[in-house]
Amino acid sequence: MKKQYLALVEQLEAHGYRLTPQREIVLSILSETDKHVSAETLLLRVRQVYSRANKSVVYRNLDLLAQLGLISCVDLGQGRVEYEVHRHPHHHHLVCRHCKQVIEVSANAFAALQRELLERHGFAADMDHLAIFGLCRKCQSQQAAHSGHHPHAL
Amino acid sequence: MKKQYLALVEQLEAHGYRLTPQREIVLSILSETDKHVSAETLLLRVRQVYSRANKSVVYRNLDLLAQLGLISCVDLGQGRVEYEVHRHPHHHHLVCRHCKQVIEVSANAFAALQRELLERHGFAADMDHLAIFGLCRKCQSQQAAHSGHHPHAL
DNA sequence: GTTGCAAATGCAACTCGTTGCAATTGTAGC
DNA sequence: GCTACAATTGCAACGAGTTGCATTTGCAAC
Repeated sequence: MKKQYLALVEQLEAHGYRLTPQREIVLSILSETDKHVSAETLLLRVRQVYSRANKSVVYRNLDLLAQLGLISCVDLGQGRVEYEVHRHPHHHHLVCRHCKQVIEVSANAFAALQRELLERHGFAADMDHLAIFGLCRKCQSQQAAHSGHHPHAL
Repeated sequence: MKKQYLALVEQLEAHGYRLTPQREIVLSILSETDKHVSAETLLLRVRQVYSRANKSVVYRNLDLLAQLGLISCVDLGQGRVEYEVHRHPHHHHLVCRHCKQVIEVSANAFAALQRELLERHGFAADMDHLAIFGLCRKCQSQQAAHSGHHPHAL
């Protein structure tokens, strides 16, 4: 994954941003991780290398990377945001609001929608790393079974 | 809009929830408002009627209404969530991440995607009140104009 | 290697929203 | 109208993320 790390550094420098120690660590950890990380987890890992690492610095670096389109953020409904270096092809997340399962789907399914939004509204949708909530197959049948529910029964 | 208020009350009672003064006020304000309200705004309006209204109570009532599918929440990227009684037909939001403009689109455009997710993944997507980020027509051309940007130039 | 200065950091205080828990209240059954 | 008990409330503390501002640092020019 060294390649990915170098690509990130290159992008940053191309835009005139500095390469500070803390930033370097954040970049290297992100590029070594092939799934989503929460900011908190990331901070803990950064601190294993640089123990005085600071919360706001990590957040600011994540914001910067996201603004440059180098990483994506997604809120899978667990009360915290997860970050990940862009993968190709892009993917999205179907989150079951009952069993919390997350299904990854490729971006292909969303291409038609993207095209339509562009044609009809002139809107260039980001269409990366969407989280769509709903019910998975299993939980749909469960829900059908007992539809008349009571307070606190959820 | 009296009709809408009564429908909300009916739904709550049908599920065995109580009709408390604070709840009543939240319901009536929500049903009188035909656009999104933030929790903070809602709390202020509730307090105009019942000055000792409490933050967590308002949040809890909003959560409850959302869980019953009576209202929808959407995060338009301003660091706070907006709430609204369900309208028919459903609509979604295209949020320009540059000029912050919000374009409302009908849910029709999303029906095909919803169908595909169901067929291919057995996933019943909620598909209500999505916020999709991207660039509006105007900001796309602006962005094209000066693509080599510098720190703090965003 | 110094210097200048914007970029980056550290910190503390803040915002929005959530949660645990004890106190209160709505309502169904008597 | 009581009573019982779960639903609801009030409060204070918490958690994730943001922000303002003074300080420090990377780096480019000399």
